[in-house]
Amino acid sequence: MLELAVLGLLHESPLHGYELRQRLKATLGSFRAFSYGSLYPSLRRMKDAGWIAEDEGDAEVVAGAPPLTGKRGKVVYKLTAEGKERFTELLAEAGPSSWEDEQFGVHFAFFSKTEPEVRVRILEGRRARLEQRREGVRSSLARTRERLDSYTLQLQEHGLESVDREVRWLSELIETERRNVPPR
Amino acid sequence: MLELAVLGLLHESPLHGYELRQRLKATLGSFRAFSYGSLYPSLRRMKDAGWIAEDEGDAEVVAGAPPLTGKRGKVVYKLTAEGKERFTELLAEAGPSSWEDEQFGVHFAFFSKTEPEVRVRILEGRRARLEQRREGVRSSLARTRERLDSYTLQLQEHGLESVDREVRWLSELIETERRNVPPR
DNA sequence: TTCGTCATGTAATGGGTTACATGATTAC
DNA sequence: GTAATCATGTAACCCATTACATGACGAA
Repeated sequence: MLELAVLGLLHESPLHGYELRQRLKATLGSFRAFSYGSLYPSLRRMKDAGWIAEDEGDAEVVAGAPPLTGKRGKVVYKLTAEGKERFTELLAEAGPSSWEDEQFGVHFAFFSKTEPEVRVRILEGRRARLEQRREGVRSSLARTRERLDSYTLQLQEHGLESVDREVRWLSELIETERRNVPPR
Repeated sequence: MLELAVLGLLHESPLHGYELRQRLKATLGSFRAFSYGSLYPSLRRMKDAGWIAEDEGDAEVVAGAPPLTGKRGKVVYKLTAEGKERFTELLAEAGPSSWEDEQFGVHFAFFSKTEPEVRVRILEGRRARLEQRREGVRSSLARTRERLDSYTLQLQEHGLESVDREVRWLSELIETERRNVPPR
C-alpha cells in the first residue's frame, strides 16, 4: 500500500522522505494519510530490497560546504530499474484487494501509469464490490428497519447514499474508459 | 472500537459470538466489518475484565438433553453491571478520536444511548475535522491543480464532494439536535 | 450422505500509529 | 535568539486480518 504509493511518486521524480509525505497527502487527498513512523521504515526496506536508491549528484550540492561536513542532510531517493519493474508489476497484479476501500484510492491515483485494461478491471471490480455491499445493507435494512432506532437508520441510509454515489461515479468512469478503449 | 460496539449490542440483549457479528454488520452497515478472528479474542478479554458474562438460564435449555452431554453449544454473553458502567463511560469520554472515520460510525450507531450534549459534541467535532480536511485538500488542489493528471484530479474532486456531502449531513443533524435540546 | 451455514476458536502476521528523540534551517 | 517547520529516525504498541482447525446441525 504505502509501498505502491511511494514507488508511484518516485516514478515521477526523486524526493526525500519529508517531501514524500506531503506529496502523499496531496495525491491521496482525503483517502489516506501516512505517518513518518511507517514511511521511514518503509523507505529503509525498499532501499534494502533495491527498489529505491539514494540520489546523489543532486542540485543540492551548490556551495560544496554542506557535503564537506559530515552532517546528514536530506536523503533524496530515486527509483532504480528494479523499482520501476516492481511498480509495473504491482500495477498489473490488480486483484480483489485492489477494490477495497484503502487500496482502491492508491491504485486510482496512479491510473495514468496503469494499463487501460487494468484500469477497467479495477473500476469494475470496485463497482461490483460496492454493489454487493449495497445489496447486503439493503436486504438487512429491509428485514430490520422497524427494529432500528432513528440514528442507526440515518447511518444506514447515509451510508447507502454514499455507496450509490460512488457506484454512479464509477459507472461514468467505466463508460469513459470504454469509449477510449473499446473492448476488443 | 470493537469493544464499544460489542458492549452496545449486548446492552440491548444477550447474544452469542456468531450472532453478534451479524448484528455488527447490520448495525454498522457499510462503515465497518469485523472478523471472528478479532471478535472472539475480544469477547474473551471482555469476559476476563468482567464486563460481560456467560448467560446461563437461557431459553436454550428446553429438552435438557443438550446441556447433559458435555458438548459445548452456543456461548451466550450478557452485559454485567460493570459492563454497563464501562459502556456509559466509553460513550461519555468522546474525545478527538471519536470523530475519526472508523470510530465515528460506531459512536453514531449508539447515539440513542448517548447523552444529548455528547451527541452534539461528537457531531460538531466530526464536522470540524472534516472541514479542516476539506480545507487542506482544497488549498493543496488550488496550488497543484495544473500539475495533476486527470485521474488524480477526479479522485480529489470526488473526495471533496464526499466530504461536502457529509458536512451537510452533519449540519442537518446538529440543527435537529439543537432544536430538541436548545443550548442552555 | 453430503452440502451449506451455524458456531467457536487459535496462531501467525500485517500494516500501520503514537510517542519520543534529535537536530538543522528559516523567518521574525 | 527563539519559535516554527523542516527533516530523519526508533521503539513500543495496537488492533485488526488471514488462514486454519474443528465440529454440530439441518435440509436436499
